[in-house]
This record gives sequence, structure tokens and C-alpha cells, in this order.
Amino acid sequence: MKIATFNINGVRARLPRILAWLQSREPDVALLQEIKCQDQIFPRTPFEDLGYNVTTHGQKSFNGVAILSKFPLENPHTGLKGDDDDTQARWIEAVVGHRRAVRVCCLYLPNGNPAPSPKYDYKLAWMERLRSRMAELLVLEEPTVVAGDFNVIPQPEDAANPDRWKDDALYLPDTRAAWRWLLNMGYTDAFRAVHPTARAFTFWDFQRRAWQRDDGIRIDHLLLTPQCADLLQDCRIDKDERAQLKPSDHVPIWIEIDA
DNA sequence: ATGCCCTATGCTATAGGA
Repeated sequence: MKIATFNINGVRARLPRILAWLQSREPDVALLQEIKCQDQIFPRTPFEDLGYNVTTHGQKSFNGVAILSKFPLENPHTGLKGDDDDTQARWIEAVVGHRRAVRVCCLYLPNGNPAPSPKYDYKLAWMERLRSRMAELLVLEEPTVVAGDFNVIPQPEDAANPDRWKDDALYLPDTRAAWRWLLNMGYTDAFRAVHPTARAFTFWDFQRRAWQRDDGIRIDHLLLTPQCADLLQDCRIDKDERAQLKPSDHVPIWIEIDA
């Protein structure tokens, strides 16, 4: 089973690009972030025409997450517990029914800039809620993928110019400590498991000619429970997507698992 | 080289992204 995550930066603006990517790479499951639209205007039909089941959790203008799956999507469920006042659409999960069922969780973690600020406080509080949910999932001892745009640069080697990010919400010590907590609980960073030392990025800013200078960061991640890590076959980044016409500023990253 | 882009919005400026 091939499971991809892709921050598409607007599903309506990106539709032709996403469809071309789906047709060329044929992921079984695609976790999308920043759909930037409400559920009722999400363009379901073009995805269904490619054979995908679709479940979405959107809001007007910003944020929004979705799951596409060639296999049945069971028990879809949106939102992260722990803050009843949080109206931002950043979490959707479902169980993908297959030979071996796999739970997939699609997240769009808050950016948090500038730091310090209430936005950074929201990011850290969101990461605490994420830790609680991921701790619950760990207890189930099932193959589970928690993936998406984490807005976290884990280590210096995950940025072309780490010094530039030292005061940024994506790289501050508290952000990276919250990330490490997830790993220390027992989750596996799929990309690092397959490529322990590779210098690879998933995001290049639209500004400052970042793509042309390869000034990127690795912030889109797939975290696996032990039962899922045992099934891991491969993990790759579709870097070429960033060079296409009207690209997102992120590129897809995907795993192949024996499920 | 702090090099100014891209999406969405009752829209010709502004907010948000990272």
C-alpha cells in the first residue's frame, strides 16, 4: 500500500496538478493539507473519477485537510480533542480497509510564527493535544500512519540553511522538543528510517528564488506506530513536482508498506 | 542578495503562509 502526504496549498488552484500527480504516481491513499475550501465546494468528482473515496474537513479560505483512498474509508473522524474552542480544520483520520487495515491520520500543524506570540502558544498547545491523541493511538497496537505538514524542521540537516531558521517557529527548541517527544513515545520518522543521512527537503518558499537555490526544508513527515514501521518498505519524496507548472510550495512524500 | 511569491476573499487591498 502506497500512502502519500501532500500540502497542496489550495485544492481549486492546484486541481490539474494534483490530478496529474495522482495519475502518474498512483498512491493508494493521499493525505492532503491546505485544501483552503469548505467541504461543500471541495471538487470531489474529479477524484472519484480516478477511483478514490473522498473524505474532507475544510473551512473557508484557510487550512483544511482531506483523505483520498482507493480502498474503503471506515469511521472517518475530524478534529483533535482537547480544545472545544478550536475551529481550525487541521485533523482528519480514518481506517483504510484492506488486506491489513491501516489507520491514517492527516494533519496540518499550525505554523506558529511569529514567535513568541499567541500563534506560537497555539502551535505548542496543538502539539500537546497531538501528543495525547498519538499516545492513545499507540495503545491500540495497530498499523497507524500520522502524516502531514508538521511545520517542524526536526534537525539541522533538515534545512539547507539552518542558521536562517534559528528564531523561527518551525525550528525553535520548544518546537523540536515537542517533535522529539513523539519519536520518544515510539513513533518512527519514516523518511529517516529509510534514509538515515540523506539531505532532502519537502518545501521550498515561493519567495527569494528558494527552489532555484535549493533553499529548502523538510517539514512534511510520516510518523509510524511500531506495528506500521514493521511493514515499511520504502519512503520517497516526489521532488520533481516542485519544478512543474503552477506547483505547490510543498511536494508529496510517500511510503510503501506491506499492507 | 532582507533576492517580495502565491492563494483566497462580496476583492483593485489585505490576511496568512513558512
